Amino acid sequence: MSRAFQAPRGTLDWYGPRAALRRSVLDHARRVFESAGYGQVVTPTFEDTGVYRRTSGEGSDVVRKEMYSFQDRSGRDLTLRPEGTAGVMRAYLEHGLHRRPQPVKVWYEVPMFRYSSVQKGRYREHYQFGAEAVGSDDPGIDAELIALQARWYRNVDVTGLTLLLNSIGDDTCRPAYVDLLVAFLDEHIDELCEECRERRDTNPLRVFDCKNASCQAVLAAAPKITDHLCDACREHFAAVRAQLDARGVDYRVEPGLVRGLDYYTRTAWEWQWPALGAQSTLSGGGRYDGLAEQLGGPHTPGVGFGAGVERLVLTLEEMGAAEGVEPALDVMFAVLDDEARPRLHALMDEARAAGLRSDAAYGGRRLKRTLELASRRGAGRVVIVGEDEWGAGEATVRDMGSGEQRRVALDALVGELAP
RNA sequence: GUGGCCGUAGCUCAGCUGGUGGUAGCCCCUGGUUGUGGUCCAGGAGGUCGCGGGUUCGAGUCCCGCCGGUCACCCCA
Repeated sequence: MSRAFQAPRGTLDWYGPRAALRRSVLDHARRVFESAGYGQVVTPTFEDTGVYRRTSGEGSDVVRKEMYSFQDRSGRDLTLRPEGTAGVMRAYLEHGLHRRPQPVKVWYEVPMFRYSSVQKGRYREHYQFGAEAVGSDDPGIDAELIALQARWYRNVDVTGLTLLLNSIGDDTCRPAYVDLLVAFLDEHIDELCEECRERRDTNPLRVFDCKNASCQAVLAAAPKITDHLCDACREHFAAVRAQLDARGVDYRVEPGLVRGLDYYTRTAWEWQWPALGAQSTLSGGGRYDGLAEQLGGPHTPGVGFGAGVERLVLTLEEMGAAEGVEPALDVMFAVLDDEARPRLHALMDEARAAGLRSDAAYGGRRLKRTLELASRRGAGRVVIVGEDEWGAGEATVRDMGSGEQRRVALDALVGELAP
């Protein structure tokens, strides 16, 4: 273990079956979202610090203590991407994507960086698969994103997930609700913990996040946002639910599910897998009809989510899901004659080009070892060329299942091997 | 950022109350005569006992700091 370097705290190396599982999970996600017209977007790994500072809010934990911010050699203030939505919206505004058919639907699969305390399921560099639909406030988009996620999770065979759903209103109804909530908190201020009292001043909605049992008991009687939505928000929420119902997507309305930032509006949701431990949220999403203004743009509705790749992989592993399969082999080339090697390796390239997964035993191994490797790697056939075969311009093709062998002219080898 | 537990070969682990690092298993390499596998047998490689201080005649074993892991608070994905 005494190496000069190790991976920085909170970062992960991916290799072997875990890397294969990770890729499989992402393959499924891409397929599902592209089936619904979402296209890939890649935004920069770092942005002007303001992009995140302005959107996440000065009071947020992300901005206050979790950003990887730095100055480049020209003194520009930059920050490594802590979340995906702000950069996508910035790109939407910058490139005038409002001139495209709305909504603009994109998916991304990129690393996020947050300087937070590391524990299982929470890392300083983590990957998120996310999707955003910008330019429409149609509740059908909210439901579509959730339903697509449900299909993704089903396709990767993760079960036992809980979908929490809520509407947190908008500028029309939320301020009045917050006043109501604060009034309620003031009535019970003596029964609340110190943190909740602080939240009463800073961000009243977050009191619902308190894990203190006595606080929760008090809050059970608090006014619920879902009972105080304005007509437009109530109809929007009802439409989202109706579409989810019609799609057979199960969810639980959780009035305590909130978002801390002002630009979030209406729909909010989280997928959880409780057995994961403290970091049980697999993904979080919501509508952000106020975000574009924060970036200095015109009012532009949008909705999206970010899903933790590491957490999904962890969940699958803890569920005992089949490990990702490492690339198997169709053909192993065992070239025993040095003179034959150039020609045979050229033929191996042809086999590869023809779609046969092929590899050679390198390092001058004995045939016995090569066959052992071939069977371990699942190769169906082994091409053997020693002095005999080379002299005759042929190769021996061994079927690893039956053990049968036959000689084939080198000119016809690739054709013979092709399925 | 705070607190609990932990850190011996690539991996899984032995190592009693401090006295010279394990024939351990898996993995890797080689061999069991000259070209035949999913076995078996034999051999080999691989460790500054996370790093740095301290206590001691002597520390993998005790103390401190740091690094890393893990769990919880917090926050989120």
